[in-house]
Amino acid sequence: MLEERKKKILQAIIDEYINTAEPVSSGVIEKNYRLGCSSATIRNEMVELEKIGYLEKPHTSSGRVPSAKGYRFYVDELIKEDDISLQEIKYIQSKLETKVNEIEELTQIATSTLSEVTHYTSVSIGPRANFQNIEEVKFVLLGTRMLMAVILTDTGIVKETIIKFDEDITEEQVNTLNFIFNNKLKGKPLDEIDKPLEEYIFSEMNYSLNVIKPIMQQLDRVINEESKLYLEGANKAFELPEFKSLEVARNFINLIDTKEVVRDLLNTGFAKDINVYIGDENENEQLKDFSIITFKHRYQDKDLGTIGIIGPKRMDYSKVISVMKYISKKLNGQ
Amino acid sequence: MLEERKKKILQAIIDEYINTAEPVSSGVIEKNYRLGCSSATIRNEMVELEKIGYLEKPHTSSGRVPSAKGYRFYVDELIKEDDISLQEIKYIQSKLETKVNEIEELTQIATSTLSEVTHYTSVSIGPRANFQNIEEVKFVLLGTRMLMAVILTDTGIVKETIIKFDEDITEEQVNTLNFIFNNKLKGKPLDEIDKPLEEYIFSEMNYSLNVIKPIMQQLDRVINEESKLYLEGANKAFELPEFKSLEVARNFINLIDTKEVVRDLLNTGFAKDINVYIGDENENEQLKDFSIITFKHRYQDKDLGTIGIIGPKRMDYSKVISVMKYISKKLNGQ
DNA sequence: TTTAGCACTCTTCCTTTTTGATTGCTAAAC
DNA sequence: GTTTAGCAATCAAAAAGGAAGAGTGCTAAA
Repeated sequence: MLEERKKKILQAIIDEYINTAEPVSSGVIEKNYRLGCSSATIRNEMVELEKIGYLEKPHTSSGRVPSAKGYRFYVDELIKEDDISLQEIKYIQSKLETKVNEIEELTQIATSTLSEVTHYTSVSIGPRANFQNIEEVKFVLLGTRMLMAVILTDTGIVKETIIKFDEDITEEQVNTLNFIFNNKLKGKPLDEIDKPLEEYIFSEMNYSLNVIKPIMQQLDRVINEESKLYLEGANKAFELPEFKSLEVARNFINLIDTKEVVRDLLNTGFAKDINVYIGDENENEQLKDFSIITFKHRYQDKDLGTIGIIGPKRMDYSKVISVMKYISKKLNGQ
Repeated sequence: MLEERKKKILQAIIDEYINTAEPVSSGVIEKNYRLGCSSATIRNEMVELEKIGYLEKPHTSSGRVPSAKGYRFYVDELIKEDDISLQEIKYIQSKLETKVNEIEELTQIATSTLSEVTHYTSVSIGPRANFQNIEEVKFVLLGTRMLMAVILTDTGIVKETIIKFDEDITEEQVNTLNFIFNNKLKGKPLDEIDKPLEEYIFSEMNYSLNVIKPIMQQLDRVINEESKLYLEGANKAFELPEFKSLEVARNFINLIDTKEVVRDLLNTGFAKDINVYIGDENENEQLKDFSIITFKHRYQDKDLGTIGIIGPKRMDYSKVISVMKYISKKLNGQ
């Protein structure tokens, strides 16, 4: 546990550093934050805060900078609640009111709004397929040798895929397919579409493998395919002073360009409503200079995807977390 | 017209500059290219090449750098044909052989392959909707209050959209919709779906506006919506020396992040098979430091989208153009 | 326990100097 | 007439030096 004054000093230093991006000296803390003690006292406290690993010094005669551990304490204990203005609330409301027909679109609107309000780069991804159940499957004939399969899940998500054939498909065949799939699969988890069903269809009806194979292949594919990443405001990062360093800028671009890494980020660990990963708390070496904050897009507690922010460790955690909390609440229907 | 020796020297300078990114001196040309004359002679020629605007000098005592006009001459007259290795050809072949069911996917594969082989950032976009004709329209009922509309065009492109309603839709209504839309629209241009049809449906049948309005709105939207941009290899740019300058790097990120600009780029001017815009040949100020090379994804001369490359003016034009020509040929079915 | 005072450290910024690459010109050579 | 060797002039980039100043840690007094 930390004494009250140390907490106040740590908070002041981190707040100051988040604002200025410059190492913070005992002098500015004395001047700008009314803590009722002199810069010498603050210096003494800083030595101890450094000893327990919350602060760091770039070099002997410079001010202090928060360490990852310092940010962690800040996020867990010192964060400002509801750090969001009326104006921002209004803006978010207006954005989220947009009528959409597909959930993916709503996730994207939330993602871009998040980036606009926080001025950081935001990313999102759709829900994992294997948590969803099949509500309905429909096959539609397009032309004579092309079929579209449409799958509606219980979370209201619609997946569709096109299947091409080397032989003509009849309306009757389509009807049979519709009948079988709906009877066999309604209410089952999405990934139940597999071998057993294929064999059943094959034995029950006199379908040639030429017809069944491509269907099963494509369904398998559409179900297991990773949902699309959505990225917004990559350029926003370049306004920040940390991106003056070419090294950092390049790492950042490499990072958001490597879709697997971002996907992993968005798919890991949802112990809390809002998840904060600071610097090297991420096991991935590539991420050591950045912080990631994520939350789940939920509606009536159904998982509709994940939305996150990627920025420098020196991130305005209070603002980002407050905005996320608000957006999350709104998405979940107030 | 340029004398043979001047051409050779210009080519040597541009080749050298494309390789090294450093201003080229008369000395290295004498040393590395066997032109049979001394550096003094090369210097004299350089003065004249500068006079006609093909070369520039960063400062008095530095080597020469090609101007946009110089690159233009290079592209028009000096370019190496078939600057593509057997290995690259094999790689492209293997990539383009992937079985796909949707054309968009093939465009994307071609785009990422282009980026991989050339090491530049590549972008692509689907075809413009208004050039396409309707082949078939199908409505599919999902649940009781959701309809999916599927439009197949004569270029084989499938567009689908979801429409939600405040009242239940019957199978019979769906059948009627299918009948009317297919009778009225088969063979017509995509953007023919509009007011007149709406009125027709409304007067002929006793549909409430509650049903027709959302349908027309969504169809209108899906038809007029800009096709999705696809971007690949943004990080590749950061390997290039010109991106050492933070200013250039930031401009580049801003550029590719501004979807409208990229879209405009891909939608303009297709006089030739392969279109090259060098530096300020683009009317857009933002592009003055970059070059853009684009070509149409065609199959059996049907327009299926546009693929392009964005990179520094100092681009390996020979390589990029050769690779594009090859990919274009392959896409068009050999 | 707090704080004023001060020596010490180290970065940052500015100026100056050095270095070296490259040119343009001149005059000789071909 | 064209080509080339030779060389002074130019200028960026790198290196070196120096001054300024911000900030710390420690000591000793409050």
